[in-house]
Amino acid sequence: MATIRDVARVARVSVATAARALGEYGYASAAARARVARAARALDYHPNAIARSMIKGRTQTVAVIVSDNANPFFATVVRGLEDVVLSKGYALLLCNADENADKEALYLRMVRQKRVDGLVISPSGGSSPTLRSIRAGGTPIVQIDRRLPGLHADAVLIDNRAGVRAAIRHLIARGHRRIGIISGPRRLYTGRERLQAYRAALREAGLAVEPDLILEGTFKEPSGYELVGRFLSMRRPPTAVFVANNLMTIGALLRLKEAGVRIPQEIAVVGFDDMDWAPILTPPLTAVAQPGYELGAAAGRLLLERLHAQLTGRPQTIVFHPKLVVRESCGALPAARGRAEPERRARS
Amino acid sequence: MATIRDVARVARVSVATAARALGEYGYASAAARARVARAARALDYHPNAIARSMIKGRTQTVAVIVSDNANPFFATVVRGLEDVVLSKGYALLLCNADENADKEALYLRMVRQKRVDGLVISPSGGSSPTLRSIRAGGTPIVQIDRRLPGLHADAVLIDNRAGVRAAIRHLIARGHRRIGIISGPRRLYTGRERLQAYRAALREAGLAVEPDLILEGTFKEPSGYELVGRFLSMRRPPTAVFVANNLMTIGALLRLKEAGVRIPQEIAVVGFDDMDWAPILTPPLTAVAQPGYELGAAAGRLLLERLHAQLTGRPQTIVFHPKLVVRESCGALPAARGRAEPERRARS
DNA sequence: CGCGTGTAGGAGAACGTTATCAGGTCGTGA
DNA sequence: TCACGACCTGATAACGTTCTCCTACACGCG
Repeated sequence: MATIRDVARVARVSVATAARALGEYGYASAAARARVARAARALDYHPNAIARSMIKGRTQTVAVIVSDNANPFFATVVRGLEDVVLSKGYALLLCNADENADKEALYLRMVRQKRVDGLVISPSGGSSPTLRSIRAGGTPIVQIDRRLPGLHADAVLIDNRAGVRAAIRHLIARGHRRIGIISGPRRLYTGRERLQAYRAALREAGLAVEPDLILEGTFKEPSGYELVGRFLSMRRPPTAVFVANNLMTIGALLRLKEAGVRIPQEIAVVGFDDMDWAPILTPPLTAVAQPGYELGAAAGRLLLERLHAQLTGRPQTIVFHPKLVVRESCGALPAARGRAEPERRARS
Repeated sequence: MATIRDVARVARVSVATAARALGEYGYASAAARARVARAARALDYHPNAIARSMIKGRTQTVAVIVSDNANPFFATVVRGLEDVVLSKGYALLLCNADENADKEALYLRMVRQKRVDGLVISPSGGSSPTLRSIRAGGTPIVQIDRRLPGLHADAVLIDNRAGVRAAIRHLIARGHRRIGIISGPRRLYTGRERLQAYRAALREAGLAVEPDLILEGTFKEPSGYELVGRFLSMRRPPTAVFVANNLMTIGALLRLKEAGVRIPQEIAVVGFDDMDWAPILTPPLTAVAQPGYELGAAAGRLLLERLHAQLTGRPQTIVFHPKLVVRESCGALPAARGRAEPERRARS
């Protein structure tokens, strides 16, 4: 592959002149410029970004570490991020850490060695020393979706509590008194937040928080399937269940379908994270909608501002407010059928 | 950030010795090794992969260009790819080209300048000169999901024709004679392939291919919504519709739901690309399942073999065979209800 | 004529690593 | 004693850019 040296030789100028002509900085006569351009084209010259990074100290690359790109929520977040950073010429390094501390650490070491200009991360567990040291090294970091207590870095979050509160309040308003939750792992920020909000919302309404009605899942589909089954087999199952993420909701709905349980008559369902297929379910799924794309885009903008020193000083936090999208799975009756009667039917 | 020079100074050895000790090659006394290790730890030294790439001529990075990571199919493909390349220590650069030739070209230039070691691409349109020149430069390329006629590169594909054939044959076997298709853009490989297969399957069964029953969509959700509406408003709508990708299927099902059209009694639906939410629909969606993860993983393996010269010579093609997952939306009646009666009811 | 200024172009250092090569010091066998 | 290899080390040249000097010329002005 041709180097700038080759171009200079063919154009009969020095490397310095070739660089100026190609980079369009400094002085270069029109004639020289033309000869260099011609030579570059003839040699199929394409500048080596690695070498450029060497001297510039910037790689024009940002990394994003999420748990799993195959999860539509993160895929959408990543997409939003990508759109924003690309607009400023940055490439995106994608890292799936699977909520696994070792894998996260591996990726952190990798992106540090690659000297990425910035990092967007949805941190899994405890505060990683590597992450801290990257931050200390001056690399801007934006946390998304989750937040690490000790980390001195920007964050773009969803107001999980508000989202869950809206969902639970809505169920309570519809008359539900026994509301189960299939929550996420306690070790994850979102798992904790959503469970806490569930508890708070019940208490706020003067309802008891029954430990039996709290089942901790893994945020993966099979766990929704299994745990809703556990609810069904209880002596007094909940009349409504809140599922704390998208994948577990699929699992739960599958189990309910197989068991022939009618939604919402026998059990109402509200999910967290609205998906584009939610409206085509029967009944359409009520869910807390998180603006995933906007989350990623905002993280990208924040990161770019840090990179271009338009933003300096204390870490910023941006909070997005989720919206409860009420459809029918929560017990809201179709408009045609008029007002809902408060329900009280306990399944045997 | 500390350099190897700093480490050498602190450890009181030459740069060369420090490099040997850290890189564990060549000779270095146990004492020197220990001093270097200590110094590296003390200085929080982390080797600069950029500089290493300079001299090694390899970046330990591969790029993947897909149309849209927010599409669950590609998200899954990317995930499979990532898992494989990470296992050999490669990082993954994610590029969304949106089926847009300009954006694709932009990304191609970017990855060429970044000197990625390999490229996995789901090519959008015509054969790009940039792509060709990258190939000519010696960078291994693996095409996924689509294939460019003139490109001398490996490919990992889905047998689209077999998948569509199975779907259409199944509908015909169930008695359908007027089968509509909401196809993808003709300019895309998958769009063409799936439409061709639809035509072939009809002809093979001795059925006429009616131009009215072929609607070309965009592979995006709104287009499924709109086009199925067009079918519904026909004097004699099709009794079954085949939707050529996942997103358009969502749109189509939404429209059918809004219009109160019963599936499969009034219109049968078969989609391309099985999604994890397909079983929870009412009725559960019959769809052609593509092994997205495996596709990405196979592309990764192929690329790695090229990178390590375990595989040389002529381009390889790996073809995955999709599977028709028969559920109920195609008119297969629930077991309880017994055999289906051949349908003929025309909607007005 | 001297001097400043705008333009043009070249030499060479720098970025941080790895690789090559030459120069040491041993111990060992002839 | 010498030759030879194994071991250890350091100097230095790459890799391909960008950037900082430096020189040189032409021109206008006092």
